[in-house]
Amino acid sequence: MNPDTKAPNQPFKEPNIPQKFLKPYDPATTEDAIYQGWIDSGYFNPDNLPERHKVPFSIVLPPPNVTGILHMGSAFMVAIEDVMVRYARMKGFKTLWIPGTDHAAIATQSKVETEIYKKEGKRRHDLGREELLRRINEFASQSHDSIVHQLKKIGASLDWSREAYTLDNKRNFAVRTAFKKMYDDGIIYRGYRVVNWDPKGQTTISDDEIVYTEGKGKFYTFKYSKDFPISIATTRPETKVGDTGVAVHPDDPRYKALIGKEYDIDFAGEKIHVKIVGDMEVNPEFGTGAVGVTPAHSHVDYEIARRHDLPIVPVINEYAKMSVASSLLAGKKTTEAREIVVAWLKEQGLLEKEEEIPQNLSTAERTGGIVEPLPKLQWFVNVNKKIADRGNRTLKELMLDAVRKDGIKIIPENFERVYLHWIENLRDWCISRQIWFGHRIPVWYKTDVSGKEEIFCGLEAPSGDDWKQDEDTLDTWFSSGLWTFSTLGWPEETSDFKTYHPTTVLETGYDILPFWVARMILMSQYILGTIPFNTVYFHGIVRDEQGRKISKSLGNNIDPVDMAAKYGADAVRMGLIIGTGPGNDSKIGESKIKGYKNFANKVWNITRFVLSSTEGLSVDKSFAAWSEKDTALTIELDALMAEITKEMDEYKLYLVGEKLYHYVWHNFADAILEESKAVFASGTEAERLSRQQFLLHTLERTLRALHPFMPFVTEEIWKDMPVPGKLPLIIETWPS
RNA sequence: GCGCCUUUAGCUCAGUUGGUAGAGCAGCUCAUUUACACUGAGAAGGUCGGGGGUUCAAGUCCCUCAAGGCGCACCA
Repeated sequence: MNPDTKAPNQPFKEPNIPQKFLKPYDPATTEDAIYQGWIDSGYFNPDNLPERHKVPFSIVLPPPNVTGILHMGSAFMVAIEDVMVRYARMKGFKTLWIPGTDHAAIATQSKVETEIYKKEGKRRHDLGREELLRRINEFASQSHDSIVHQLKKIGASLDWSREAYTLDNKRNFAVRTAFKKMYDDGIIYRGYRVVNWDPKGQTTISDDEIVYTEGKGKFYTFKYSKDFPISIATTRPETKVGDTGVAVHPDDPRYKALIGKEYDIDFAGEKIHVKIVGDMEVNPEFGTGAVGVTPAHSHVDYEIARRHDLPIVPVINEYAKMSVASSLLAGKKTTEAREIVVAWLKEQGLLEKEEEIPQNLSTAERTGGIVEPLPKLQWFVNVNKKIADRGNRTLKELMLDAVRKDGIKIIPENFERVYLHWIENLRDWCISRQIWFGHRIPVWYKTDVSGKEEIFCGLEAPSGDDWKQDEDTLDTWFSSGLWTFSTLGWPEETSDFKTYHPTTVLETGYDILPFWVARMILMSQYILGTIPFNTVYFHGIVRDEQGRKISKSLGNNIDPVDMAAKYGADAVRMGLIIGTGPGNDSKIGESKIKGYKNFANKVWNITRFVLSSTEGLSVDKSFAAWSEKDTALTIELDALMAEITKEMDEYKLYLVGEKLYHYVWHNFADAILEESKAVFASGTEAERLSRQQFLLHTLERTLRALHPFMPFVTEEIWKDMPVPGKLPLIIETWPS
């Protein structure tokens, strides 16, 4: 012993309690070791849980996209789920929480392509399929590693031994199996239809991947030619060279007599052939009451053309340029062509009216490209086909029944209506994408000697050399739709699959209700004939302190890991959870998180007080000599525990967190601890003993109740709690 | 156009079968070698968006209006 080292001068006469409690709680030096301890214990894996954990509880982590790092929104999600999971584990469920990441096809590929183009000036075809995929996979793997690191920092008790990736081999096998089943059942079909084409990303996208932005457009009223009997109106004059019909309401007295007539017209340098048709969908009140039908470049017009057998004439190509022959328009961008056509109309004296109107612009969610409707040969999922072994119900009906009849419970309830409303508007789902990063479509083609194309769909390539696999990949949500069961080993009949499916709860953001939640229900209902989860819990969007969306351009992002490093993961979790009910957006700022760091320290100091005033004692479960006052306090605490247990079962985590915070700080610390000082100073021997036991019991119970919310500080304190026969807190029982 | 949500203290939000308005933060006034300053005590602060109805009783149920936010669809 160095003689210079003196015992530190303590203001408070410290008994022999662990040294660590003499300093403020420091999350930075404890959290990593605690997490490692949990990993080493193996308790994240339900196979390692003790005997009492029998009834399964399962939940999948909504797999973060491998497009970068986690933001506050993901931390929010992880915090909520970890509370659910830790609660279930303490309640004695055989608890499984499966981690994973999502390859996020278009999002990831376009991000990497943009980077490469910025740095090297190269585009996808300059690199080739193999090299581009190598680069994307490299990027995805880095993102994956930082995401995993972040999840651990927040304290997520995920079973890492079961980690999955939407694009790994097992999930690829699941995708192929699902695709083949749907193909064989005629649910998946290939069709030439107008789809949403993203000229920037050079791929089709689904209806849900379109973002509408408000803008202004010009609305032109004109005639095709001087001799044409009807004026039409449009915001896109350049597409009119692709018109093959004019639709009017069948009962419109102005036009009724013209229905069925056909015209050959010279229009802006193109020869077009137009037939007048009567269609109920046309609103006689709008515009001139007549629609110029451009089947190739409008979803609505395409439907009209189908009903009246009008030909489809594409006039715009994949690069949003005119594909017509005339020197006037050939090769022009659509925006240039529009001006040329308008000028031509003016010159010919055909333009009757030009007015400004508000108009929504359709852009691709991931690339920002302006979506161009184009006719293309693509793969679709038919949502209206009756399925024999699902009681002759369609996919739409299966999706509706999942919530209406088959018992999926949605929290908060009002999202049930949002879900049903979305499904009622659902059209066939275009699942093929012209990008390279994703699950390749398991279909092969061969052209025989007579020039006829053969199609083969299978789990593996067919034998023979002349088969060529479809170049396209699948929409990323196709593989995510299988997530609740592909992560459990399906299509193999694994014991995980049999034990944990349907999963207990799905917790996710309401913003991906249509993309993901609906598709998981679709896939599970169709493929397995069961719902994928019993309960859906939706959380909202995390906003900044002023209520603005977190965005790069605003620079208002707060990194959850930075916050955890500064204030502790427990504080970040509490800040995210408290004050936010399901389905509500939440506001998070540094000050809120800071407040809960103080709370963690409060719990720490309560422990210091309790341990130092109960030295030599341990929690005595059989203690019965309670004072009158302590009996009353115990009854009060019993009531609180019963109340929060009920609320936990109803997923009202935000209430429980707040109530525990309030009880621990303002009842236990401010009132009970203060009063105890008097008891210890002047109470009788029996009163003192009763109070000592009460403090120990109460601390012990509140630590257990707080554990799901603040796992790190509670586990750290628990190590020094005088509780006979204690287990690690993570597998201790929930207090009742 | 169809639909959903929100409106309660300065700010953020609780308030679950209708029964006297709640918490946190901020602000204000005190306390100051205390288990803890990452502290404690206290006071102040609301005609629960407006109007109407049901009821013995409405923040809560019904109708209506207003403001704000969001989703879906989109008419050429």
